Amino acid sequence: MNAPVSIKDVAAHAGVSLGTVSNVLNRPEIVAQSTRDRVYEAIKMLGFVRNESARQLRAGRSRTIGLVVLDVANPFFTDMARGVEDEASMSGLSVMLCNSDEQDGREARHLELLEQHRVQGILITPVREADERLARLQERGTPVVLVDSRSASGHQCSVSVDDVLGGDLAVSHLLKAGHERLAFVGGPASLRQVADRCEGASRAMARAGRSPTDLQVLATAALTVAGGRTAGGQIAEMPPAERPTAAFCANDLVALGLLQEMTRRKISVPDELAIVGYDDIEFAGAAAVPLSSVRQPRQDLGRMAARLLMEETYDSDGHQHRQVVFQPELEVRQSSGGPVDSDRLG
Amino acid sequence: MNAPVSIKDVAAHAGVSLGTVSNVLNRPEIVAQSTRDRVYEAIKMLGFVRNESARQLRAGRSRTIGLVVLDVANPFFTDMARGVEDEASMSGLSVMLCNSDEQDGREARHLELLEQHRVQGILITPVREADERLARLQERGTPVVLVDSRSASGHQCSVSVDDVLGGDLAVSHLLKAGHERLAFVGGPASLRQVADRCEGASRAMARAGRSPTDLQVLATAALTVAGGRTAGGQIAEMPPAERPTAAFCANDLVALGLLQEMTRRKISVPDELAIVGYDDIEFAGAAAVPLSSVRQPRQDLGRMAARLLMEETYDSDGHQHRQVVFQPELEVRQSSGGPVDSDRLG
DNA sequence: AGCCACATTTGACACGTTCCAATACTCGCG
DNA sequence: CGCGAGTATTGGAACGTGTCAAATGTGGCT
Repeated sequence: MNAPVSIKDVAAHAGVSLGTVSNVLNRPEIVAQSTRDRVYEAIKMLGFVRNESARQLRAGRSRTIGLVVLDVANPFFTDMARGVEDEASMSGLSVMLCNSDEQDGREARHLELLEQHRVQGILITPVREADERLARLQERGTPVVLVDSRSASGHQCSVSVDDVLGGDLAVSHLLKAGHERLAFVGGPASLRQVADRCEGASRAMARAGRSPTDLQVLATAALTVAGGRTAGGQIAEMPPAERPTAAFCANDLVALGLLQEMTRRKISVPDELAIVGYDDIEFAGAAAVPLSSVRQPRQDLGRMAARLLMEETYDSDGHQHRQVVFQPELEVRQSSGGPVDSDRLG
Repeated sequence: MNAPVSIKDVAAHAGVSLGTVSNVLNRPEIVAQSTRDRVYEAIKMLGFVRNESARQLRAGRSRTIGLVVLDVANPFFTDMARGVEDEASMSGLSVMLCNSDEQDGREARHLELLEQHRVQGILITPVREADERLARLQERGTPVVLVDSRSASGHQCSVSVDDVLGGDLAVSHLLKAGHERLAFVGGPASLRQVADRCEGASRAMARAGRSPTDLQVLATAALTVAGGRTAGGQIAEMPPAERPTAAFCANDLVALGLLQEMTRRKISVPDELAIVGYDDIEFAGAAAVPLSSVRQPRQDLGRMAARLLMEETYDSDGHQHRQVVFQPELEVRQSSGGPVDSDRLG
């Protein structure tokens, strides 16, 4: 309704030049007290609000960083995002959170928009590995940091968790508990997280001297509760003699879906099917049967990624790309035969 | 690393004027085939990427809408956000998702940033009701739509769900099941959602001829799993004779926390304590004891809010503010004594 | 009075786009 | 051959900032 108020209007109203208003805004210490007060008053009176677009245009870069995740509905990623935001806001940056939904097309669209916005940099958990798009983004001047993903080329920074180890931990635990026939549930296999966790599972099998065929792989369309339920149906319909007695799921959403389907079909967890999930989201401990899960330092992942990005931004010359790898930890609960009454809280 | 490439560089490289390149970008149909091709080629060769800041500056408004929610870690809000994004992207708008974390200060900071970005409009689930900040935002020209909240003044559009009815449904159900001593668990009471759901609970009590003192109100610091656990501790420590036999929680996170604490302390749900939650998030059906919950049309809430905003934006003259109210539905599951084996999936 | 140092303020330009009025060119028709 | 009607292209003026060299004012000192 009101005509937009610009720095020029403020200047006119305060009876100073345009440059002075700008100085008040950006380097108040160099302008005389009395002038400063007059300008502040004009700002308040007119309801002046800085125009971020103009600032960005002038500066050449925005004061925003982009964060592209696989699934905002997954608490793992919102926790990670929280870490990013905390770190970013300490440097006065804001975060643009984008959801690729594990879809290549959506991811591409978001990257395009973020580049057009000239964001400081992009933190991304990519849908596919070794993406040329990311390489081109970097070449054109937008730094990219991989989160919960590892840079194969070494051409960018990355922060990840050793998912192979995580898979190994989970399956070793199940083997030690005496399980013979195991299943790995998760997909799509094109996601690095899925592939690595599966590889870790295989590694544990091999080390225990088991045949790889003892590990059945059940693919899901996505890492969601619905995907877990579908897989649960498949498991339930196997003849009991062939049915795995333990399942390691690529994340907690899948594990919860699986658990839910087992409960519905009256297949006891953990007696008939033990389950281990991944991520240890807050809901895991509150599940039908408290879920064993591989815990990742979610917030730290985000914080570190943001920090690496800023390192790269502020020291773009001498910057060496770094690959930070965190270690996962296994949290054993009831779903894999852990203590029935745990006093520990997830 | 490379110098940023602008429309001017493209023009030079294609041997045309700057205005022509702009035309190719915005109204390709009015420029001759051959010229167009030449320009496209130059764009590709130079790796030109539009500068959104400059476009926005010129246009006066950005092509983004802001969404401020109380808690991104709550699946209710991410589902809602999904609805907003779907609707927005159909009109070529992107969404900036902000988390106020139920904190006034964070909310203020986000609003400030969004206004500086000159967003098309702001969808917000406010921390406090009747916020003068929002009124001022509107006056200065940024439309505001309340989501999961109701406009008291009628000065803005709003989309909400009848939370009083929701509370009524939940408590009526519990009363019908024969419970005598009830508890309402949730807070802070300053949140409209909390106050309304509690009011609905009281209404149901009154209608059933119960004394208001039969409804004990347990306040939580926030609507989180942790808050629910704390409240659970309080309930557990009451002498069994005074302890409520049923609890209605202000949302599912609180309910899950409460449930988790009861399980830990070996207090049976629903036998010793029946629980009803609110929102019917995906995890509710997968909980330790499948959670009865009041369902809200989460995605529709978001979609409708986005639609109202666009209505206001594109027809700013003749626009009349609207208050859309959806109806909630009660989903009865095992936590409040519903059927033990439900074939329905949450 | 003249000079200098210092504090404050000014004015103009650049950032990359979009938009519009003005120009150049082409063709058909009288 | 000239004219009108398109069609295709051009040039330049904004949009709101930040920056910086230059201008202005102030006061002290010789």
